[in-house]
Amino acid sequence: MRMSKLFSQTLRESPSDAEITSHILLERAGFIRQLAAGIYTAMPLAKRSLTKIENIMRDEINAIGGQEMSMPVVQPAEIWKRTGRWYKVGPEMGRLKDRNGRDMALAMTHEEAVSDIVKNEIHSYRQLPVLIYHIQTKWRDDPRPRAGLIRVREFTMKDSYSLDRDWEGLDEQYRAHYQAYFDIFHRCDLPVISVKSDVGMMGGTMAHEYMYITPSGEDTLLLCDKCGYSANRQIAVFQKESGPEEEALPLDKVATPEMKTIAALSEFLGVPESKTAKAVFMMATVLEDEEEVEKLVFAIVRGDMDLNETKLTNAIKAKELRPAEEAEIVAVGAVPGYASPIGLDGILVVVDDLIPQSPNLAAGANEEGYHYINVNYGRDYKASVVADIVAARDGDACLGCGASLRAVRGIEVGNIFKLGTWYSEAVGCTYQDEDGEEKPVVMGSYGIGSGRLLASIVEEYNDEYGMILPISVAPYQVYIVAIAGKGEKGAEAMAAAEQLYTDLQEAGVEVLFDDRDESPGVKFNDADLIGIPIRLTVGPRSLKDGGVEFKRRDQKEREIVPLEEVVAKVKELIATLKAEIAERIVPMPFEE
RNA sequence: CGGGGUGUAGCGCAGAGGGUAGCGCGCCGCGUUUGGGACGCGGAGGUCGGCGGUUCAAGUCCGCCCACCCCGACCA
Repeated sequence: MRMSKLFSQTLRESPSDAEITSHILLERAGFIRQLAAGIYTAMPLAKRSLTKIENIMRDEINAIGGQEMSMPVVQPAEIWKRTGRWYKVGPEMGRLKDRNGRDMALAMTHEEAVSDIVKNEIHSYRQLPVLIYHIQTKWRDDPRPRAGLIRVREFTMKDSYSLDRDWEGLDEQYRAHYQAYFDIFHRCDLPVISVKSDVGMMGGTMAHEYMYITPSGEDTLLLCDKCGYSANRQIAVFQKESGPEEEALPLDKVATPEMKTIAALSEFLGVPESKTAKAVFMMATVLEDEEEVEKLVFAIVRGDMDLNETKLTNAIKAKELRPAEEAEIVAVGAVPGYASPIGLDGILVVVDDLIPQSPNLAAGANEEGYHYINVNYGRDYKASVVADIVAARDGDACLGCGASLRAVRGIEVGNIFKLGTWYSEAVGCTYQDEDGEEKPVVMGSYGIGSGRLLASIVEEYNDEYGMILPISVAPYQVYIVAIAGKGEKGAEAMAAAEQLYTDLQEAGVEVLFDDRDESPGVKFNDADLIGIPIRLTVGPRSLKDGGVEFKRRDQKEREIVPLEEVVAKVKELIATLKAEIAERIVPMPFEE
């Protein structure tokens, strides 16, 4: 490709609405252009990189038996109604009507489409196991798209779906994906870790997320450097230290005017926050006699800890959870700021499992301006549910080995999920087993977003001048800077550059040839910005020095290579760069 | 959805106090120049986010709306 013909242009200045590195660089280098919030055009350079990433995914998923297909983005509402997600999901799903007034949905993922196909295509155990996948557009009307390609509304995802007779089969395909995903990220040269993650409402039994660790990430992860435990904060467990044993003291009511926060209360009473109980009110949507009802949940955690909403959701099997409004709290007879489970009837009280081991806590008295001291679980009140519902924090002790957990931020670049039979049962995806019995297909789903992956790679590999793309992802392998000038020397250099361009292409090398009538500075800067791994400079000076200047984007050193050796040298370096990446592809330990 | 911010040429920005819009980069033409974002001369390009109001007169003042960005809520 000639730079003089390339459709996109580079920008000297960053667009004012870009803040994070990958967004700035992808915009400046002409890879992407924004159409609306969370909606981007992939320009030719980005498209080439994305295609490379997608081909790596194809390779790896094909290698574990995947069959590529393509499922529609616009889908009839019926299949979403069948699984209930038409009603459950809310405004995140794109909805429209076709010309006949029928409800249609824009796919946010493809479990429904898969289930529909499976229902019709799979009849016998003989057809299982099978693995299907596609690389397709998704629409999720995220309330807050941000950070360029990191969090968008329209995106392309490689999603695969495993179909098995039983859970053992699912285990096998899940493990195959577990490794294949590492291989995909490693081939893209992106360092990732896997963390255990929430399985949510889908009734799955296991899920992992692949995380690229970076401060700009949106998820918080807890890692144990000693034993290797790693989990999303949503589900991370840790050792809780109960305080020293104490005799239960008599319950007492004390005046605590204006002490509505834990910090204020603890200071006023002169006790540590760990000697207080914190009340958090949430409204949960739960299933009661097959009916969805919204209930107030009174969650109690020790004052020095934070409620983890995911854990609470799971503990009470809620479909949804949201903070309660003051009116809803008052409605059950609780007094915000001084709330107490003591003497409240008929509400769902959930206490953290550390509370029963924490004697003599200070808690609200359900009376404006008063708290109880020496509140003891069991004696003074009881809960409907006792469960781990607090969030792990940096420095907490690892449940497995006791070492200190480290909290880091990460971007989720992929996830794998044991769906089980939730969809199969909802939709009726069954097969006949050897014994003639109808059984639900056991499913798994596995996804990687290609744009977010590209953005993460750019986040990882850049310097003050621009991107430094890995050879496997770069839109081109070589960037030729032609330095011309008038006169005979200049014409000679241009001719040499043209010849080099032709020779490299004939040798199968992907070349971006900067043949523009621009000053050398512009070309060097654009070469750095776009981040092509190998830069070749041909000009009167390099020819005088004996050939072509050869430079890796990721190194400072330059050397002159004679014209007749350049092609061989380029091919050799490409092979070396590929080999360096290949070394990163290693088996990763899988933990149950 | 709550809080904050920004909308003026393709991009980045300036336009106190109302008087009909400017700078840099980029773009077009001609010429010079060619190893780290060159130079000269000549050009093109803007319903100032939208609608309404105040006024003789609105980019500027007032009201409503929209879009985009950031923080939070949210994120199968």
